[in-house]
Amino acid sequence: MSDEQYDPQALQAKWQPRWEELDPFRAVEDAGDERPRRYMLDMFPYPSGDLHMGHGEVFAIADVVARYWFQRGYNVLHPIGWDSFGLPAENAAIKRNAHPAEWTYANIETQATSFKRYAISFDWSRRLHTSDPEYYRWNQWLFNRFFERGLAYRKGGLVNWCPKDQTVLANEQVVAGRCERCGSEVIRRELTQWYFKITDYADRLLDDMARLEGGWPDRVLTMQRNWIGRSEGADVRFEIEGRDEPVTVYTTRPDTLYGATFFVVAVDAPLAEEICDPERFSDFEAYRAEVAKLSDIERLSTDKDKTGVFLGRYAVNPVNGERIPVWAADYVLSDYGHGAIMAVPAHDQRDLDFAMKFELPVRVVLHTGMADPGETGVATAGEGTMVNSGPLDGLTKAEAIPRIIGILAERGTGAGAVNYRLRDWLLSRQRFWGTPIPIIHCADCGEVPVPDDQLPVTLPDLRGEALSPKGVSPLASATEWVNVACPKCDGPAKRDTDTMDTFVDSSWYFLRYCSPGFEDGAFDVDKVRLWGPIDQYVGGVEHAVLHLLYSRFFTKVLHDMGMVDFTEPFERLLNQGQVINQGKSMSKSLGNGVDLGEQIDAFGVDAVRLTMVFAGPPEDDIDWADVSAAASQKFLARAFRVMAEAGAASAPGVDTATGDLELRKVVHRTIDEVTRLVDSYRFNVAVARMMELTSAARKAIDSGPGAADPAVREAAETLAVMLSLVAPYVAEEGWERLGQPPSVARAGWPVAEPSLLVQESVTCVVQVAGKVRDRLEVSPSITAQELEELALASEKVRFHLDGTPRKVIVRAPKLVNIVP
RNA sequence: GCCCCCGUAGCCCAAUGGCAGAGGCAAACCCCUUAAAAGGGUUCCAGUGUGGGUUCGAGUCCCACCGGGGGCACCA
Repeated sequence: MSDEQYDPQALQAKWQPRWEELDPFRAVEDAGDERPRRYMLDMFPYPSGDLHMGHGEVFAIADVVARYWFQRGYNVLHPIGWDSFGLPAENAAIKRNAHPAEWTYANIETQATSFKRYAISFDWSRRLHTSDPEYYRWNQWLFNRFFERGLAYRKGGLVNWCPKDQTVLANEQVVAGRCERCGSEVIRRELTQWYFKITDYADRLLDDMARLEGGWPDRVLTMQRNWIGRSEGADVRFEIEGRDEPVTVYTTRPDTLYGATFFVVAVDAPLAEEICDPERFSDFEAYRAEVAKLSDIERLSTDKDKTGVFLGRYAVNPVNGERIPVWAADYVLSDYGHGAIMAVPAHDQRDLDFAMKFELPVRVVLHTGMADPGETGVATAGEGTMVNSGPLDGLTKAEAIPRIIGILAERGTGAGAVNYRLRDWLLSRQRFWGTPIPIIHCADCGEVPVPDDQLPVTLPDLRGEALSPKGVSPLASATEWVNVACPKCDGPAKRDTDTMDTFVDSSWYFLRYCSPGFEDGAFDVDKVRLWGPIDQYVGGVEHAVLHLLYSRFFTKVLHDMGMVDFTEPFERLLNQGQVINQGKSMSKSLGNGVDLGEQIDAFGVDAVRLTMVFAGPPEDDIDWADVSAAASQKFLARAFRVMAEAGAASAPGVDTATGDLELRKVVHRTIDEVTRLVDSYRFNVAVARMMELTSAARKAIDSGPGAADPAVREAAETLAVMLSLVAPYVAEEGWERLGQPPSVARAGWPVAEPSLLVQESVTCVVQVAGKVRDRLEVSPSITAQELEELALASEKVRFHLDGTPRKVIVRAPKLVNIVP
């Protein structure tokens, strides 16, 4: 029995510097390296301080997979970098009267130090920071490529504005009417901003998800599908009395066209103002002003009463010539479809609510067997038979839709159409700590991109108070920086003073890792061909429609540019759960925060990592109050003693075939099962198997063949390699005690011997009417017929059975069920 | 309101439609010890949220409901 204590802190102090020398996790790019390649990526961290418990979980989980791949002999790329532009650095800089870079790079160093202690299997040679000019230069270069292709454009319009952060936001960054970052209520402002034309890729973003099925969590795919929101229907042109041009509306229910009893224009659409009857204009303006005062949360609330005003005008239904009144309302959105709708109250609940409020007619055109919506207030949206619809009468909904589209097309008053909820990606931000948009505005030449050879456009040196938000970008105050000569005509011109959304930085960083120092473009196309796409991506579900959608978009554009040969960046995606405490998210106000560094100081890196992995399935939340890092530490101490005692009792290279057979069977069954469990990402169960192996070895040492038995060495060596996925320090120490050279991380994954997996006999359960009545020890290779005979011969079975059984179900060799 | 996921011992979690328990925590007890700690070991505990259905057989599949979590929610 070893009297040595397991001292995690001592092992960390011993092995961390050794690993720095050994550098065991370098990705190899030699053409001669024949090993299959794997690319593992963790969502890179934002340097907001030191690593927290959430980082502790995600990196521990991803590292199990990465280290497993290393052990399996793959050539693994597992890089690390920092998503280091962003608002918190800027706010910290204002508070401290400093430059955002000071806070940012200090935090990066803190996190890098913590990562090294946490022993994640990174290839540190590829480290990048998005706030480095060497990185963001290529954001600008990519922006220029997008601009050339018409995928980056500037337009005016209503945008989402966060009053606290004093910047515009993309639609994806507005969650339930609030700023995704700070939670403030978002308001709408009229601004001219830069956009990426992600809507051009809506169909491909949608269609390609079919290939991600199985590799990505269903809920993320669902969220992206909902976000893109493709719908099919028809555009229908309505004449407006007194207006030359007809107005087009989009509808998913062209079959109900004969049921349109009024027409609604979005109150904030220019069309509403234009077609409003002058006598009604003051009413309209008053209503519009009222709506403008509402926040999006109020405006979009579904239980809010319908509001609107009659515009004093009439639209003409193209199929029956009927005059229907035109209203303005805020339940119609100006930026979806055409900003105007035909209202069919009988078959659309929103239209019905509006019709009831303003006493507009309700006409049923689809007989569904339900009560009259005009009476009940419940619109009928289901299937049925068309009525009151001229040529459509008698058709079903499914038949009527193509028929009416055909009729409209024939008359030139409509056509089939597709619409998306997805809007273009607004990328301008009125903040400092980001990538300057590389555009120069010239009075004569317009929007002129900064020539590639003049990139990067670096940030001017602003700090402290100069960064405080003023509603326009802080860059605007750097007059020397702003005023430049136009690259085209050399005349006086001004730089664009906005910076890019930091989601631009993260949309392609995984490509940069393949050639982090590359100077002739954003990335070396050949290197990306070598490594891409990412085999496994691991990160939080909060990016389901942000980072992940943007990255998919970038990848498709780069594919169209011939720069990458794949169309989806992430083959597999794993969303780890959150670490919570006492049933709630950790927060300062609740006072339930747990500090990762303190946990490591108390229990050691290995125990914290093991706790994260063992707590449950990786996608489940971990309640830190429900798990025990102390227990993990105890297990690791047990494992340590087994390895140390085996190492002290025998030397490497023993003939394992002479070892204790019972223990050897446990070892090889464990190898077999843990391999399958890790392959299927059931890490918590894999850890349980390692615990069982440890117990079996303990028992063999204490009350079996003893520590010197070759099977004990085999068990201990197997344990060391398996543990290296989760608890690298104790695994490395154990490996050394076993007389093996470092690093255990590259020792190679053990292979189960098939001969040790077969069992000599198995217990067969014999049921009568589903109840267990006997157990038989039988050969695993027994035939169904032999087993049936054996079971029917059983005394216990016969006791519970009178007469001949009706049926006997045999599942050799494990089960027989006799139906009396 | 609509859609999705999850309900297994006091707790965290296992169980290709086939004996409900692998592992851990907590608890109790035993061994070791002058004692305690550390260590080694043993034991206790649910019939799977509820009610139906399919099946020879259901924790697992289907339906409804209850409870928890998440997503979407004037997108015509």
